[in-house]
Amino acid sequence: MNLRTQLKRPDGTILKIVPEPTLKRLPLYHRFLKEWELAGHKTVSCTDIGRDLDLDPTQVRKDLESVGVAGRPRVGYILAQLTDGLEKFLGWNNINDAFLVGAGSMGSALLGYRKFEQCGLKIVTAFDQDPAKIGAKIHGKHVLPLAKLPGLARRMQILIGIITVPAEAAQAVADLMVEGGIRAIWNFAPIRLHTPERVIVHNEDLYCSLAGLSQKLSTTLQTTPQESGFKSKATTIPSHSN
Amino acid sequence: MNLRTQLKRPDGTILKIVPEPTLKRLPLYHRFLKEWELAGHKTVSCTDIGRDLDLDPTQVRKDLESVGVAGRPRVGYILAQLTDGLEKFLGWNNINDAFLVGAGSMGSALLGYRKFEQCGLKIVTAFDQDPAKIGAKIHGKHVLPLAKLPGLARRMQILIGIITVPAEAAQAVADLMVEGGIRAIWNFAPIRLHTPERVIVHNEDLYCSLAGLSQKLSTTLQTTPQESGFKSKATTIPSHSN
DNA sequence: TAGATTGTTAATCGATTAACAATC
DNA sequence: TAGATTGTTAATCGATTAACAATC
Repeated sequence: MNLRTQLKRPDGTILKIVPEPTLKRLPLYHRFLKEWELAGHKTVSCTDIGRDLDLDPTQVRKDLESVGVAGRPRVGYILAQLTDGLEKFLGWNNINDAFLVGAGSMGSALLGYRKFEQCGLKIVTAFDQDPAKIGAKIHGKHVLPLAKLPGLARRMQILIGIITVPAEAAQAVADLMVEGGIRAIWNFAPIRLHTPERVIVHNEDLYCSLAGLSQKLSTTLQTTPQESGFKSKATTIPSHSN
Repeated sequence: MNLRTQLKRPDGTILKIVPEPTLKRLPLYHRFLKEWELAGHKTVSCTDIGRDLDLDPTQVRKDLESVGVAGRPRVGYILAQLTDGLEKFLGWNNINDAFLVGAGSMGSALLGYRKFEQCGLKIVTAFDQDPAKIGAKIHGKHVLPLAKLPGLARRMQILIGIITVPAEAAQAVADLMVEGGIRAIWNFAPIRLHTPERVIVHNEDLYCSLAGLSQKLSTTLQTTPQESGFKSKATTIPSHSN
């Protein structure tokens, strides 16, 4: 085993690190497995999964290796075993409570994502600075004044914070979260946060994502031009060549 | 130059492909440059950028290479030149019109993201199936019946579609978008879409992203345990080791 | 001049893909 | 048995990081 896929825990045991790309694919596999189950199957092969998700079966197999469920040649994996294994591996059985700050439209949207709970995340309370929002309930969750966050986070041992405030306010919110002992921040504000090393930040920056989309679009347009019947807009699209 | 970073356009000219990781960092640089400008600077070095964003200066330099703006040793880049170069390169000067389908909370949130327009994306109209929503205006944009999408998309030459409907409805919406000639889909529904090859799909799957966050959290918790004063919750966190 | 920084090439690292033996 | 599929090792590919000459 490659040394870089291992990490020593304080107690000396080995912690296996799964590559992030792999990790982001596992929920897709789980989703497919649930469908596959509904279709009446009892077993599943990497070929089945890869066909639906348009992934190389070898990659699927490699990914599933981390989950630690054994398959059988010519048969594949027992569906129930693999589903359970994925859930266990992804930690979906142990629900983490989370605080959300910023009861605007993005915040409300996330508060309404019911399936987060099935994926180990339970947003228990929302916070906001706006007196007009405080006291309200959004999707069944209370909106509390921001100032109460640090104390409550400590008392309730909250480890995850979600930031859905405007960019200008995000750093101050992050500081409060750190003060409250929060260890992971899911940041939807378009700004890079500065936090102590022990706090991990997971950025969901839609503007960066949009840049990816735009380039993919102009690449396909230049490679596979539009269907006839369109007036070409090609000249309005940057060429990305120098 | 590596062959794999090139792609031939139909007219035979060369299209340079920028790695996606690089592309997603460019907006961060742009954002920093705007701040740096406000602070009164006229030039900027890769070291300055890397310091703020916590990135290797070499990587920043490599990234900026694709933008095609020349810097000067010991001085850095002329701030205005680099900002302009980034905007031009990212295509932020050529606004693409987009349709959004699904006027729920996530859809509303995106309709309210004003800065998308500065990044080349203008959501011009929203669509929904729900008669209760049709006819309303959200953040100044009309909500039209879904059935009108294909015709309007063709007539208005819309190339980008945004999907913010529940997973069950997403594939049907994608089909309508394809029918309307849309070439790029920004998909916020937690499901993989099946589309013709000429249509690119950019998935914004929060459940997959959450999996990344959870693992990062349990990794740090096992590496850097909680501050004292906390009752350890370590046993409730999956070990990810086999 | 000295030294910081660019531009560019080479080395490293990590993830994907290919190859293939084992096996049901 | 034959052949599909797993498990695993090796090869490839692409992105990051290091090295270093050029230069202002």
